[in-house]
Amino acid sequence: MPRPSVEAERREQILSAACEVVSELGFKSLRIADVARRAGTSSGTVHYYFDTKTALMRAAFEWNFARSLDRRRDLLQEHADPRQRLRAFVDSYLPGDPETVRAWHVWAELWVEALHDRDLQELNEQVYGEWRRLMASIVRDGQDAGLFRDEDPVVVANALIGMIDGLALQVLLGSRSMTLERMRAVCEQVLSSLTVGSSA
Amino acid sequence: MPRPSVEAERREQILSAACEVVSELGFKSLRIADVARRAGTSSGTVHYYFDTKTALMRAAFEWNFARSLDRRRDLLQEHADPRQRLRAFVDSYLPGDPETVRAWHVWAELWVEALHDRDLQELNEQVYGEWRRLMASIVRDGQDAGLFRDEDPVVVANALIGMIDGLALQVLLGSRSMTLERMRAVCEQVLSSLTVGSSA
Amino acid sequence: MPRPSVEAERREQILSAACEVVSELGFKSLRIADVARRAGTSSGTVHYYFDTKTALMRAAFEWNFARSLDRRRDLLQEHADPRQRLRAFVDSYLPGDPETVRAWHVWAELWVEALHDRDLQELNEQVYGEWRRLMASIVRDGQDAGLFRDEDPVVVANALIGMIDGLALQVLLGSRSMTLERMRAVCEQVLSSLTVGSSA
Amino acid sequence: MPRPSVEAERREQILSAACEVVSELGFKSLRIADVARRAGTSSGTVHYYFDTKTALMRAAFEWNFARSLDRRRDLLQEHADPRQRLRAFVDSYLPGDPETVRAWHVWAELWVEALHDRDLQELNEQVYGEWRRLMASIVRDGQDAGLFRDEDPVVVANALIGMIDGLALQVLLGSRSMTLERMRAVCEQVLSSLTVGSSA
DNA sequence: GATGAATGAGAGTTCATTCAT
DNA sequence: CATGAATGAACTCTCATTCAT
Repeated sequence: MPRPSVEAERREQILSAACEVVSELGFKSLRIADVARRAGTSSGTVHYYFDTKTALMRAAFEWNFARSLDRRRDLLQEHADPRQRLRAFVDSYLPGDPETVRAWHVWAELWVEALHDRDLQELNEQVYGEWRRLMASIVRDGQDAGLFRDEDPVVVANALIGMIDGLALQVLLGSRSMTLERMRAVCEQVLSSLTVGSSA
Repeated sequence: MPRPSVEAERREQILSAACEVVSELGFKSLRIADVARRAGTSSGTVHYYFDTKTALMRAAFEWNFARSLDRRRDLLQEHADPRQRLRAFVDSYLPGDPETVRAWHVWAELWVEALHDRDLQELNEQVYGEWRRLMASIVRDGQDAGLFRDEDPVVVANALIGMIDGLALQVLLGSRSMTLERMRAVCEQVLSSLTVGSSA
Repeated sequence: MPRPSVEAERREQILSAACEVVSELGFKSLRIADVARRAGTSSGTVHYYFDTKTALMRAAFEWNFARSLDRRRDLLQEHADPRQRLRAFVDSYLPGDPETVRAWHVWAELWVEALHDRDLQELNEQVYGEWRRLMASIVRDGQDAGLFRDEDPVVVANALIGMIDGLALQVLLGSRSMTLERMRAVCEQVLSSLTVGSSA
Repeated sequence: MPRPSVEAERREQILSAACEVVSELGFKSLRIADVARRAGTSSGTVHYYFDTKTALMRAAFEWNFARSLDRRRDLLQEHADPRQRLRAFVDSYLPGDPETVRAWHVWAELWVEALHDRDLQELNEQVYGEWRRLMASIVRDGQDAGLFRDEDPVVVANALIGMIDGLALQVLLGSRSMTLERMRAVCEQVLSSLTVGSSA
């Protein structure tokens, strides 16, 4: 009589551990044994749930993304004003708290892994699409309310997302010139310039 | 009678080969033997020039950056108008021709490698600083000429650079939603909005 | 209310499955999990009936032999003429029908396994002894009836059995030079030469 | 300046070691590390010469066969009388001296491995063909000289070879009923019966 | 300067076996 | 009786690194 929850729980433990290890050591240096130890289990068990290291990493990337979405789901309901909604949304991507930093690390590893892996590119495509859709939708709401300049929302979303990716990477790299605070400031500035009537 | 240039030439061959292999296979999958074969030499010789794989990669990253700068040196002299200069500069980073694509690949691998390597972070810091300085300088020239809006040039440079990094990554990932052409369009739009008197 | 036969039935299922898997994949590649799946049960259950993989294989070898004997028991009663009896007996060992082929496969795996296992050698000794006894007995019957040449029956039996083993192996190996038909022809020829008055 | 002989010598050492280990432990239990230790080298070196365990085993089987042929090459020149030539040839296959026993062991492992491997079946086909050709040729010489009965030489060769295979296997299995001496006796008897004018 | 044979530490993966349920 | 999740020992294979030539 296997309890149905046991397998799901174990899976989560392992995926969470995998993300932690990727974040700390990087994909390249990740060993199955590390993930196992972190998850409090054996390497055999990791292989019981995931056939190969590649399969484990793919699942971990997906899990990392699903968690990211979950963390932001409520956020979008909290602010009626599109300006505040956009600000909060962008803000949630600043690599400040450890959980967000970890998610960014995993995401960065995915990128580079995906450069040579068609399947992961597809995953990136889906995630990025979801992200762009959310962002563009907020921009559109703001424009409908006459709050944002009348530019193509998709172009604006792409520009913002690209910028966030690029800046976050520099923050993660510990750049002295692009700290968390600088990134926040740059984002503020750019968001302001979207607003109708802004001088900049 | 070994000419002194022999060693320098060999070094270049190896570094070039290393960048090619990184670009094609990724850092993780790169083997010294691959680099040797690509460079038309033996793994023993690669080790003769570079003590360790890490040393080789570090040198390759630096070489990749130096070449990038070289390729753009003339560019900045060609355009008297800061608007055209900025446009040409940004344009030169679009991952279009094979050489630029390869350089971006190498750069992306460096980023992720640097996430867990202090020395590479320092390299990133220098390169990124150089890039930001060039970009900010053009912006400043434009402002002095009354052509660009009066925002903090460093902030503008950071925003642009971040955006270019993020968008280029998506193009490299073969995104159907962020193709080379889309990236070009987004960049055009953003550059336009910098110009004084632009409606957007 | 488990019927006492349940265990016996399960045992048979597992042994039969083990023989099938050995025949298809070979001893080396046989996994307990394969046998379990083939028997429609779990690996845990296989271990419930057989402590170790070795024990399972030993039992499977014995089961395979017992079945072989069963299949030939009636055969020997059917022919009053020793010549026909011998012919039918030899014929029954030709690797023609799937069941016989499977039995040969299992037997071949036993041989090689037994090369490094004293216990399996003992099993081979018993089985081979039984086989030789039956064969020699038929030969003796034929000689008593004045139908076969007057050679040492044990030597004749050994020669025949050796030949059958060796030829069957080649047939099993899919030899183009030693097909089932060729083997049948060679056996016919040799059996003929045993008969008194044969020209060959 | 690599000496050309180094690689060939090393290869031989490894193949010889592989045959020894196969003979002692069997294919199933053979570990690369065992072969390496036996060859006085490291497992890495074994893999330097043979990509995979499978490749190593295939090469070992071929090497074993080539050596077997070499050992018998002179034998066939030594006896002008086909009866003595056939006797000496058959005799050379009796698993008496350690070298022949080892060769038989390797051969037996090949058989069973080949049951599930098309490539090895092809190797068996070639070797067996060579063997049958030699044997049939001697028989034909004997018939031409009026020394052997007038049976189809190929059938005779097949019968003899099958018998030798089957009997050798039993001797290798340490059968108390089929010792080396018994096998020799059976072979003598059968060879005698081929001779014209033999009473049996 | 250059080579490539040789090494051996290290990692992924397999699978018989165990045991709580 | 039966299950299958979990284990971990064992093995193949990889590859940076070394060094004799």
